[in-house]
Amino acid sequence: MPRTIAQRADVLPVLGELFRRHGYEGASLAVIAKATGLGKGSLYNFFPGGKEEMAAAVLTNVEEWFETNLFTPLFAVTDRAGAVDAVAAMVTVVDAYFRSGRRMCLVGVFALGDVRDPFADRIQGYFQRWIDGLAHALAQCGHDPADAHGIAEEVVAGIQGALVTARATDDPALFARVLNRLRRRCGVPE
Amino acid sequence: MPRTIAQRADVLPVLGELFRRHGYEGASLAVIAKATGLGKGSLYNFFPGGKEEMAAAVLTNVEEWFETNLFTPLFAVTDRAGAVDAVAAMVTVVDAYFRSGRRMCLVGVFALGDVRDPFADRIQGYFQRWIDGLAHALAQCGHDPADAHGIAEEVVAGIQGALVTARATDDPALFARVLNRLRRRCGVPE
DNA sequence: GTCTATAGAGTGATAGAC
DNA sequence: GTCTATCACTCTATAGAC
Repeated sequence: MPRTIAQRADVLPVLGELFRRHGYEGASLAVIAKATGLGKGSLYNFFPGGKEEMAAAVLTNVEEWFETNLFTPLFAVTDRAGAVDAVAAMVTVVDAYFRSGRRMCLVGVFALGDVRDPFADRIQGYFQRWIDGLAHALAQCGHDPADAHGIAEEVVAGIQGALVTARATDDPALFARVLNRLRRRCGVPE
Repeated sequence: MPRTIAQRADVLPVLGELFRRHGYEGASLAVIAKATGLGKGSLYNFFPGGKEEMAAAVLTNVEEWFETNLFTPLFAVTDRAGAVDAVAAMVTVVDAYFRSGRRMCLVGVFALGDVRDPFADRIQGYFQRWIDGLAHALAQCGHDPADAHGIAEEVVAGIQGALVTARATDDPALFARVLNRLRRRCGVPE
């Protein structure tokens, strides 16, 4: 029954934004039911495992999006020109994905909450793959491989921190400013 | 009744670590009662405003610590040598305070949760003062004032992000590595 | 009939307030 | 400890597709 899949898929983005905004514990079933317009019965039909399965599904969604749009392109580069383009594209994609600092990183939010425990491996994998992919591309850009990994850590951490700081100061523009600095750190032109 | 004050002060560090580890919503009164060894009645004697007053008290505690140990020294510098020392001291103090990446930033954790709303001004002030103080010191170090502010944003965001990423990857050493890079970014020797 | 999707009353557990 | 509200969750009832 394709209708099931389509509807469940339609709910995922709403769940994602709720978890981003309120965190895992803060997004209660009452809030979810209201925001999605679905009763608890429907929610439990789509997600028999309850709230944790909702979080798992959203996490899968995010992982796939990043794998397709960020990690795979970074790992795929084989020459210098392609690497520079891939790193530049990453910055552009990140800015768009996080709505120029107005959207939080779901994996980062999960990493700080109590819900980290059941998803620890996946959370770790997300960051590790981002860092490793960026390090690979930076090495192809001409950076010394050891230094490339250090820069990658600095950039990924910088993006996360810029999101936190932009939200904390209620200043989305801070995210754009830091992101520009991180781009230059990668040696990639604007 | 000095005993009351002393006991309330004794509870604050425990509350701080609970909020850091579990977040505001994750640190339930049951958890707090168990960790502090106090009954709910005692907790409400110390904090008539309940959980939110506990969070406010811990936040005040953190603000005072950072004001004394970080912000004031950064703002106090008036010459280049003193500025370089102050920035270097900041890095050392930050590394110690966050236990080399094993301890989370309470203000950052609050900034991502639903509890951000009642404390939005104080959360914003914490980050703003850190950035402004660091920018002041960096300008005294010889950086162009406009650039100093940009570096300060990058460094404060980098510290936050390094904490998140270190926790997410369960790799505290990542925090030390990023912190070293940020120190170099400030033009301060190790 | 069987199956899936729906809404929502009802469950026990636990939250925070007092 | 006692309270009430709310939590995640279960279950019943009903609807319509096949």
